[in-house]
Amino acid sequence: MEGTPEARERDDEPLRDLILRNAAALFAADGYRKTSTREIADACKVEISAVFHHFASKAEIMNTILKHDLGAAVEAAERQLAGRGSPALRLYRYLVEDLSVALRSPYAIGINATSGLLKELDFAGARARSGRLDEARSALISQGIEAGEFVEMDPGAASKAIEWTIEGSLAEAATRSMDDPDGVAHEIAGLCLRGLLVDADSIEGIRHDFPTAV
Amino acid sequence: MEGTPEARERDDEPLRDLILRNAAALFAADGYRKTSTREIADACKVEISAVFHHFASKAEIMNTILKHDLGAAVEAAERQLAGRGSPALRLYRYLVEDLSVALRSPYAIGINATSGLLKELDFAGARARSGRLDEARSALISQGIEAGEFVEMDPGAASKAIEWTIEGSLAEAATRSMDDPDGVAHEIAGLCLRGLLVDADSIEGIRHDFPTAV
DNA sequence: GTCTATAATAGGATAGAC
DNA sequence: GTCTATCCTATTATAGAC
Repeated sequence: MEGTPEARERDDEPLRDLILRNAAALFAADGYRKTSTREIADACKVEISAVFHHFASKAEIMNTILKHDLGAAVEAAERQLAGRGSPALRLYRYLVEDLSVALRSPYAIGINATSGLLKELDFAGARARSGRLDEARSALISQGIEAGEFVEMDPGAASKAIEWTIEGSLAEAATRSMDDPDGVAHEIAGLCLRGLLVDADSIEGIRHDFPTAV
Repeated sequence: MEGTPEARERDDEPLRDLILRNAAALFAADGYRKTSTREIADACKVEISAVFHHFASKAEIMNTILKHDLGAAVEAAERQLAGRGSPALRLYRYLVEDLSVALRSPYAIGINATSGLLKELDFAGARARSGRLDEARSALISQGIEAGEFVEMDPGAASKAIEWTIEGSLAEAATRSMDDPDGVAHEIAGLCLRGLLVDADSIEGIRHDFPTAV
């Protein structure tokens, strides 16, 4: 892994933060199950017991990362859902906000790490957050269908497809260094949105209305 | 898990096939790492040593499943790539064929099981197959862009996004019973294709040309 | 707050009887 | 071809010294 952080960013970076950064990078690259607590400790250049001094369990490390990741995404989705105006524009705004935050985050992990994990008891909190995110996205898509902006389809299925595309992109991004997070965010958001739009050309209008358009 | 097979379909079903079916269901539900060889043996109601009589390792079980899954998909993608006529129509044909086979397969597993796994040494064969599939899809998308049917974008990124959508759908499908695999296949294929098309309405023409249209 | 040492268990895999 | 019994290693996590 090239981009994997190991050393402390600053000499005074708390070990707790270093653990979270290294764990997130390892989880993103190899998945939660394959990554051992020893590997995390090794990446931080400390003994494993130092890791367990800061976190009660491996699951708690993951939960801390997931809370960080999902919290911002849920907030963005629910804020756009509560807004007024074109549902397509609001969905696009949520997508770009979610993606451009995640693509910059030192903790963002993708589908390699999370897939299947949320079903487990240890991750009930993250599962609830993920459920809220899915509901907000689905509701936004429903509004778009009712408004005639989106084609007729199952909003839940569309929301899931968007989730997989986002998570997959994050897993992919974690293996490279990102030079243009905003550009990638707009590209992926556009791909997701075009899959829903009745009039594919209207994406230009949406991007034109966007605060920080590409 | 509701739909998880356990017993033999027929009394004379070879244990080898039963292992593959149960392993695929467990891998799809919980992922490769979380599923132990003991769980696979338990689902088949045999001892673990009986499992290792039929397969040299856990990885060999997974490789057998992946070979089965990916083989058909690669064949379909490369056949459509070699064809002539509208790239959009050929991409749509590949997608529907891939999905409707996978959604019916007793061995099909989704992203929960495979994500991140193909990077490992034990799965070099599957990684190569997956690479061929990605290349064929990317090439088909490139042809569509050149032909003016698809919007300008990175063919590799689009191919990946399609892969995640397919794999996610399979993981999702593995948790429910599928009553209408063909309908779902067309719905997902349509979602993928609309994300690429310059003219979203042309999907109707494509579906009209399709051998077994919905 | 970090270390050394170690517990406790689960996992993949094998040997040899039947 | 399946079973019983077992091996070996990796893993999560803890206890107690410094």
